[in-house]
Amino acid sequence: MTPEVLTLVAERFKALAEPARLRILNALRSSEMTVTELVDETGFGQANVSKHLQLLHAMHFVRRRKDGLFVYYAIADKGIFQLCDIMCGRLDAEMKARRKLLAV
Amino acid sequence: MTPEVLTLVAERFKALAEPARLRILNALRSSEMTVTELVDETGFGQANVSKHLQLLHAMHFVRRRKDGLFVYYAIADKGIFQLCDIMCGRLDAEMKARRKLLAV
DNA sequence: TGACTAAACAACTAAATAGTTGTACATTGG
DNA sequence: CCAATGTACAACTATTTAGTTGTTTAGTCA
Repeated sequence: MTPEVLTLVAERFKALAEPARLRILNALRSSEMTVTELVDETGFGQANVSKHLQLLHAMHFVRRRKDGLFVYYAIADKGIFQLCDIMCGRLDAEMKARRKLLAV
Repeated sequence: MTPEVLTLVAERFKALAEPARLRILNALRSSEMTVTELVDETGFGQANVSKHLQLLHAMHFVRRRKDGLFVYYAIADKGIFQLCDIMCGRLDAEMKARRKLLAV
C-alpha cells in the first residue's frame, strides 16, 4: 500500500463523502434518470447536479447515455451500494452501542 | 435511505477520504502504535497526526489506550480494510480497462 | 433557419478543512 | 517540587470544494 495508491483510494472515498452525491446515487438505485429528473428528485440546482455527476462519472461510479436532448445517468457498478451498506452497518453498531451506554 | 442517514454515511466516508488518514490506518494495520511512532512512520507533524487520530476515533475507526506517558492507537474494526480493498479492486478494474483501451 | 430545451461549463462566493505554530495539560523520574 | 516528555488543543493560513449565476453548446421541432 504505497502512499500513491492510498491517494487514489482517498480520491474515490472523497467522491462518496458528500451527502448530495449519495442522494444522487440513491436516486439512481432503482433506475436510470436524466439530469432534470435528478434535479426534481433532489431539489438541487441543475448546474450543481451536473457537476456532481461529472465527478461521479470521472470515478466510474455512474455511466452516461445520451439520447436526443437528454443525458441518462445510471449506476455503473452496483458494488457501490455494498460500500454504503457496510458504512450503514457501522452506523447501526455505533448507535446501538450508544443506546446501550445510555441505558446503564 | 433518508437524507439524514446519508449525511451520516457521507461523514464516515469523509474520514477515509484523506491520504494522510489512510496512511495512518495502514500503519496501524500490523499493530498498535503511539502518536510519536505514527509521526515517525508517516513523516507528518505531531499536531497533525493527533488531529487526524481524533477524527478517526470520533468515527470509531480506531481505539485508544493510555499507558503512562503514551497513548496507543489501534484499529477498532478490521472491517475498514474491507472497504479499502473494495476500492482497490475498483481501481484495478479501472486501470485494466484503461490499458485495454490503449492497447486497441 | 430560428425558437426552444437539456446539459455542460466558467467564474465566482462562501464554507470547510488540512497542516502549521505555539501552548497547555498530564505523567514520569530525579 | 521541578524538569522533561508525550499528547491534545487553540488559533491561524492556505487550499479545496460545494453551490450559485450566467453563458454556451448541442440537439429538436416548427
